[in-house]
Amino acid sequence: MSSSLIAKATAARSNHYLDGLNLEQRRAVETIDGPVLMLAGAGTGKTRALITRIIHILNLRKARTNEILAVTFTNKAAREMKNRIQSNLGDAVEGMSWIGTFHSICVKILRAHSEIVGLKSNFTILDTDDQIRLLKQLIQAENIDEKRWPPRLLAHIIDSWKNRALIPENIPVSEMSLFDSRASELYTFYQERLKSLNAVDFGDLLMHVVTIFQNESEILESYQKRFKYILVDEYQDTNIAQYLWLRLLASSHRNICCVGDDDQSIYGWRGAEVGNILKFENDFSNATIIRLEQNYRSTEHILATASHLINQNSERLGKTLWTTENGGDKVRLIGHWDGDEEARWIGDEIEASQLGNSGNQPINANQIAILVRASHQMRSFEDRFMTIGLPYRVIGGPRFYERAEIRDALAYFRVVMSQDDDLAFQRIVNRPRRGIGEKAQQKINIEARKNNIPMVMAAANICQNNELSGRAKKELTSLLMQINRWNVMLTDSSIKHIELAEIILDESGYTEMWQNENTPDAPGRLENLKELIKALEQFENIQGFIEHISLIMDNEADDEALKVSIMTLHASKGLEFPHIYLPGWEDGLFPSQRSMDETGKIGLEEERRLAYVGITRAEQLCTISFVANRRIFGQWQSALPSRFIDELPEDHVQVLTPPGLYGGGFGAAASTISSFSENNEGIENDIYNSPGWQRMKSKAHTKINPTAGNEDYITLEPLSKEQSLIGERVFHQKFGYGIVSEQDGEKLTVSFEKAGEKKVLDKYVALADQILM
DNA sequence: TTCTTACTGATTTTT
DNA sequence: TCAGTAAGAA
Repeated sequence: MSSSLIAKATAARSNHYLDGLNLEQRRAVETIDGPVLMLAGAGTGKTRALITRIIHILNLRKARTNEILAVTFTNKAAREMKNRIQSNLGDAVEGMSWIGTFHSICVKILRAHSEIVGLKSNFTILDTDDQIRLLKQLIQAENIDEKRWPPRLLAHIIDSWKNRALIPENIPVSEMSLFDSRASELYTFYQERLKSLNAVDFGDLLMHVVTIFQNESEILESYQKRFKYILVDEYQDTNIAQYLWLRLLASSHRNICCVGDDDQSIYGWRGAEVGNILKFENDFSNATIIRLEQNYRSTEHILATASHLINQNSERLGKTLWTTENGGDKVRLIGHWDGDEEARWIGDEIEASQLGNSGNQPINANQIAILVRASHQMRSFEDRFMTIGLPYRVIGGPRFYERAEIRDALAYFRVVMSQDDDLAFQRIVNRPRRGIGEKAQQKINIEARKNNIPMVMAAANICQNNELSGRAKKELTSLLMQINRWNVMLTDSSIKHIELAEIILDESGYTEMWQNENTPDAPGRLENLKELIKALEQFENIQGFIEHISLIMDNEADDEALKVSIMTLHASKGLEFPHIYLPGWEDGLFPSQRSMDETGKIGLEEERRLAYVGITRAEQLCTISFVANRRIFGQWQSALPSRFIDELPEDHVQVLTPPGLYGGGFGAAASTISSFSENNEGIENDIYNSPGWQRMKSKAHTKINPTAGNEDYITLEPLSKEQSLIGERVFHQKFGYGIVSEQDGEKLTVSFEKAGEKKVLDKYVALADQILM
C-alpha cells in the first residue's frame, strides 16, 4: 500500500515533463516500444513531443543517453534538439553522442569501418563543387562533348543512384545508357577515382554505410544493439538510401519513431520519397500511427486556408489541423501591376505594421518574413527595401563554407596537412595566379596518373626533370617548398594553429590576391577569411577543424537584429513568423512551370505542398499577392494568377484593393478577383475594364518606377500623335534619359545619355518632366 | 598565360 | 537581366 503510494508520488514528480502535453502528444511520448509514426502537422508541437519522448525514455531507464539515435536533416535541427534536451537534462546531454544529421552520423560509422569499402579512415568529404570538378575531368578524359553532356547532369544522375543506394553494379539496365550511353560506365570510373583519392561525396556517406550494413551482419548487429531507440525527424524528406539505413538499424527491435508530415514534403526533386511515409505501415507492421492535429501557431483563417488548399492533393494520408484560436485577420489577397509595385506595396505595409496602423499592435521587422518561390524574386524586394531604408536580411544563399575564398583557404590547409589531397592541390596550384596554367597542370596530372602518385609528388618530379618553362618551374618549385615548410610547421608545437593558418594565407599570396582586387566584394571576402581564422579558435588544431567543416559549418543569422527576413519557401520550412508575405503567386512561377513540365501532377502537388508550407508559417497575418506583369530574364511577360489562388476558400480570404490611381491591376486576374468579390466587400471590378485601366495596360512597359519618395507615382498621359517631341527630354525603361532628335510617326530617334542613339517607339518613352523622381 | 569579349541559358538546395 | 563560361587577342 505505502510502496505503491511512493511509486505514485515518485512518478508524479519525475513525470512533470509530461505536463501541458495534449492527449495525442502524450500518446506520442509514451508509446515507446515498437514502431511509431507521428504525423505532425505544421505547428502542432512535434519537436516538443520528440524531445519529451527522449526524456521519457531516459527517465524510464529504457536506454542510456548513448543508446538513443536521433537523426535530423540539418545541423541546425540537431543543434536545436540538443539545446532543448540540455535545458531539461542539463549536462547529461553530452552523453547523447548520437544526435545528428544522417550524414554526420554516417561519417562517424564509416570512419570506423571504412576499410570494408576500400577507404582509409581519414577519408575526405567532397562537396558538390569538388564533385562537379572531378566529373568534369572524367568527362574530358573520355572525350565526351561537355556541352552536350554537362558534368552537372552526370552529377545529378549519379546522385539519384546514390540516393537509392545503388552501387555501380546494381544500376537498373533501363538507366545504364543515360548520358551519351556512358552513365553507368562513368559512375564506375568516378567511384574508382574517389577511392584512389580516399574521398567520398555526400551520397557515398549513406550508401557506403548501407553497403556495410548489408554485407557485414556482425557490424550491423552491433549497431542494432547499440541503438535501442531510434527517432527520425522530417521523415517525409528521407530518400531511399536513408530509408534502407533506418530499416536495417531498426529491423531487430523495431523501436523506431518517425516524425513527419506528408503535406510538407517539398524535396522530392532532390530524391526525397514521400512514399517512405505513405507506406510506413507496410514496412513496420502493427505500427502505431499518431496524428498531431492541434495547431498552436496560426489563427483559424490561416489554418482553414492552408487546409482547404492542401485538400486538393490526392496523395496524402490526411490530417485536419484545428485550433482553439478563433478570430484574427483573414488571409489577404492582392494583385499588383508588376513586381516593383508588389515590392513597393509590401514595403509600405511593413512600415505601416511597424507603426501599428490599422488597429493592430506594432510589430518588429524581425517578426515579418517574405517567402518567395525562386530566388530571383528577392531582388525587387531588396531594391525597394534598400531605397526606403527598411532593414532586411536574406536567408539562404551561398553558405559560408561554400564561398570561393573559404574553399580556397581550406584547400591550402588540406594540402598542407595531407599532400595526397589532389583536389585541394588542383584548387590552389594557380590561385593566386602563378603562371601555372592549364598546360602545366595537365603535365602534372599525366605524371601523377602514370606513376599512380599524388600530384604534389608528380609536380616535384616534373620540376626536377625540367619539363616546364622557366617561370612556371620557378613558381611551382617555390610553392612546393612552401607547402613542405608549412607542413613541418604543423608539427611544431611552438606555433599555434591559428598563427599557422595566417602564415599560410599570407605567405602563399592568397590574402594579397584579394587585397589587390578592386571588385566590390573583395573586402567582404577578406572579412570572411578573418571569420574563418576566428572559427579555428574553437578547435584544437587545423585537422580537427577540417574534419568538421564540410558537414557542420553554416552561417548563423543573428536572430536579434530587427530585420525583415527574405527567403525561399523551401528555406522557410520549420520556421514561423507573426506576419508572412507570399508574393509572386502567378502560374508558371508558382506553381513553377518547370516543375509541372518535368513531373506533371506529382510536380504540381509538390508545388501545392510548398504553398501549404508557406501559408502555415504565418501566426497572425498572411498576405498573398500576384502581379500582372513580371520581368523574367529581362523580358516582360504578362502573367496569370496562380491556379492555387482559385483553390483558396473564399470565406477565409479578404481581397484587397490595390492603391494608386487605377488601383494597380492584373489583366486576366480580374475574373479570379470577381469570383471572390461576390462575397467580399465592395470591390470595383469594372475598373479592370475602365478606359483608365486599358490605358494603363497599353503603357504596360512604360510605367516609371519612382525609386524615392513616398508619393504614389503619377500616371502619364499617353503621348499624343500630333505633339512634336523633337528636342524633348524623355525617359525609356531600358535606356534611361535622352533627347529626341527625330520623329517619324510613332518612331522616334533618341540620343540617350548612357545608351547612345537608339530608335524606339513613342509608346515606350515618357516625357522626362512628368516623371516624379 | 591571361585578359577581354561574346554567347548562352536560367527553380527550389538540409548534407 | 546577368552570371558563368568559352573562344579570341595581347
